[in-house]
Amino acid sequence: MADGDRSEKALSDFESQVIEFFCDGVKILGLPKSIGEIYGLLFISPDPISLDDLVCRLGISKGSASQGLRSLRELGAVREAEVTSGRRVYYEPDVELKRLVGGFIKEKVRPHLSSGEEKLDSLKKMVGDMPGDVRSDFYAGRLERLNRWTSRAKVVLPLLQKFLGS
Amino acid sequence: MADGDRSEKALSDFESQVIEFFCDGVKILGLPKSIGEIYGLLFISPDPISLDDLVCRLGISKGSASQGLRSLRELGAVREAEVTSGRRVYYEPDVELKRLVGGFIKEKVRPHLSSGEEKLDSLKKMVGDMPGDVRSDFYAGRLERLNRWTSRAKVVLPLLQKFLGS
DNA sequence: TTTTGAGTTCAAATATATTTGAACAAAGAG
DNA sequence: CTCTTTGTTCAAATATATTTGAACTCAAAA
Repeated sequence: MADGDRSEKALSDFESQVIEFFCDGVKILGLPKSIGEIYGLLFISPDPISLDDLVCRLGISKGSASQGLRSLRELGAVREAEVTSGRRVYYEPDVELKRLVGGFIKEKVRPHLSSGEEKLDSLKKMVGDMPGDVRSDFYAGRLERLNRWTSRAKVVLPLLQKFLGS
Repeated sequence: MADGDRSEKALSDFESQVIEFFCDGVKILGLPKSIGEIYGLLFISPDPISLDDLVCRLGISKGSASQGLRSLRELGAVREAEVTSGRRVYYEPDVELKRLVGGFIKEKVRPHLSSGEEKLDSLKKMVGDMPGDVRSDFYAGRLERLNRWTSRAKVVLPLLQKFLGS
């Protein structure tokens, strides 16, 4: 009974609702619910938490917890705490909005933008090879518009990050 | 053969790639592929397109086309054209990035923000009812942070829209 | 009024994404 | 070295989301 206290207990009503809050939040970002559960519990826990804690308290499988933690680490939303009591690893959340958004943009948004630019280039080349008529002029105009969209996005994202860091 | 020309033909390689471009794009927004196909074909078509055109050229079902068009209309990404040749309805895309982003924010982002604010209020109340100790102080701090996140978002979204409208 | 064709709806079928759990790897303890 | 504990991997199971298609509504034409 000495320390079974923090890790084993079922979630309180308060904790459950905080976790639900984050589940809603990650849904709009297109991330799986388990990510929201894990981050939510970390966010609302005063002390760092181990993988086993997540499994016990959230009632999810070890596999899910492991994969969820990996995604969150890749996003920079979670990091290892320096507890090292024994060989178990404990985690704590990064709670800086700026860094959370930055990680999401870097991991999830930019890759799409880059591959989009490549595809756009290939499309421009296709139009360049078409016989020049009214239709290919229309196509060129549309592609130019797509170009403006992507360059706009490339300017906005850094501004967004900068603003959130204030 | 008089006009079977535009509507019936299979997609050209160019058209397919433009459509694929939009499918990638909507995926990151968490929208279904058919939405990307429909908007993509509208975007790259010089003339307005009817539901039947979408069905024939994209090879999707009437149901899918109908539901996809509805979503796009709700998002403000597509509108009826004024052709009215007979009683069939033709559609054309809205190609203003500002309006597309605005519609997305209004339909998909704001509702989440609002329900999130309500949940936050309820959580604050729960913490207020707790006995005041170290733990409830920690909780209050976390909730305050969530508050800052949502108010930050509420300021950023209008700025974003304004910037994209330039 | 009846018929015809365009478009919508929604339950079932399908496709996609997530979660599980058992087998496995790695590393400290004995 | 062997045992034990911690964590990972990945194929199968499950859950979720999307698409289909047949039945339906509605309105215009005959």
